[in-house]
Amino acid sequence: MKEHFNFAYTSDLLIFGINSQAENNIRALSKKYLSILLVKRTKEPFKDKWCLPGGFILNDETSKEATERILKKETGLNKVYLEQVKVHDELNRDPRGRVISLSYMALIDRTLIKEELNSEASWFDLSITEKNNNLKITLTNGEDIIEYKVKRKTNDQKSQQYSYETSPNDLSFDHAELIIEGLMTLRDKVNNTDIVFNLMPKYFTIGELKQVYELLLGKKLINSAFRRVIANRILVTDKIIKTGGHRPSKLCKYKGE
Amino acid sequence: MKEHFNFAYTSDLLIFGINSQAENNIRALSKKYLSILLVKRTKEPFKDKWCLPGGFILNDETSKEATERILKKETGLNKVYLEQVKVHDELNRDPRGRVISLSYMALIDRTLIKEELNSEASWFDLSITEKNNNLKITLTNGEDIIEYKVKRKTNDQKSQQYSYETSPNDLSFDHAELIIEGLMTLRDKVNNTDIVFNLMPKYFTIGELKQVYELLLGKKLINSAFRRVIANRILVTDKIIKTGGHRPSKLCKYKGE
DNA sequence: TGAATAGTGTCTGTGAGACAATATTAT
DNA sequence: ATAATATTGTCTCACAGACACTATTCA
Repeated sequence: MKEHFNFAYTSDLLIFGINSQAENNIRALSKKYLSILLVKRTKEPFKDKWCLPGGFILNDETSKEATERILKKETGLNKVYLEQVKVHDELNRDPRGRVISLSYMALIDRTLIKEELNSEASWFDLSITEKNNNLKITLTNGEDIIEYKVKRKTNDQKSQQYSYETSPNDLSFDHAELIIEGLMTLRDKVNNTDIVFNLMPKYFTIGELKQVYELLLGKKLINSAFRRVIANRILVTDKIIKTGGHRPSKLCKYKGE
Repeated sequence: MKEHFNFAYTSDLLIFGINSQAENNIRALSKKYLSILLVKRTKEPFKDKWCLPGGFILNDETSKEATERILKKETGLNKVYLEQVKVHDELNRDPRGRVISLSYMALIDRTLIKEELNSEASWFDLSITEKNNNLKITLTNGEDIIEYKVKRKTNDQKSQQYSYETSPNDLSFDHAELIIEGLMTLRDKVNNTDIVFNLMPKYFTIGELKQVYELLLGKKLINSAFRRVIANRILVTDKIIKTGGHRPSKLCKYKGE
């Protein structure tokens, strides 16, 4: 079996969180952004370019353990939502040799992060805009802006499988592709599961939760309809939060735990 | 990077198809079964036990190419629906050493298979029964019967992620687990996509299509409701098939291509 | 007072579930 | 005639979309 051992095995992390930015308008809710953690490469190839946090999966650990190790290193967090997204093993995806990448999506509550980020790490706000059948992704951390377009290729209608072709961009390796795959996986699950709550702090208002759903689904939701649907998934506590010049709201928490 | 190269990389195939068995009752539609292709191991470990078709991913091919190669070898088919299911890389899943398995789900139209199966390969009909919160899987090829139970472990409610713990069984390696993961992936997609048509022959009746949906969803569907929902996804041809002692039906084909 | 969000009520339309009724064929 | 499936019709109910209305606070 020795002849089959000719490559490296790595984990790449799509760490998603919500960035909450206070607005100038004191009455308004703080604006929410979907954010992803990127790190700046310190070595060739792609030196000084941004990439996903990741690393080799060692001989004595599983990909999940490696992923948790890397996540802990980057965010200080344990026990977060992790899900396999996709394997990339194209022959020339890394100029150094054959590297197999297994990407994991991590959904975290950014308010839990207490430590400073590593010096080479930075949160990028992520926005997706649809242009006819294509997507435009914009990532920005306030300093750098990374933009690229994504063409969704439908292999055939029956398969309903998509592969994503990304325009040239300033991300390392094929990470632009991994990001869009992670985003789509995230979006797909928003409607059918409760994974959104992994992004929320323990206590939140229904308005904030609605903001996050709108962010992920890319569309405005109708207030009363949203409340109806979400009602049986949350517990309304008797804590009340008075934010600004408007009616105070009750704090809620997720019901499922 | 040399120190990271210490394992093998393989693809395991979940090849699903529909088995159509004529009933004794000449009036009735042929009974349908969901079937999966297994092969009997000829070497240790697990000699003479059944397992998923699979093999090493070679240095000059991607996992997808390897999967297509293996699929071609086992079924003679090209261009079929393929989808990554999950990576398994637990340290001791193979007694020979560290073996990383990437499982692929393949959905095929069994009526397209013209050649004989390889001597060590066999189709197993698959049935799933729910017992309280657990599942029982039964696989049979008419000779051998393989049964096992599956406990679904919810890590936590919020994550809506399941892992599957299988009872001791007569399958090789962790393949009992791979099968249930494939089944669940298949079921999940039945309602939201058109992948079912990958399992169907080019022309079929609505009754047959309904049989397959019922099989995959594990429940009876209401005739008129099914026709309503499926109507805009199929083209009704003017070909008519006269099967048995009942009203003949129009043949349909998938609209999406 | 007005801006902004919180929270409730209600009308409407769509679509799935349920089931009845009719059609057609070979035995 | 009967068994079995094919095909159509229709009533009901649940639920999402739409939108109006009231509540509450602070600048």
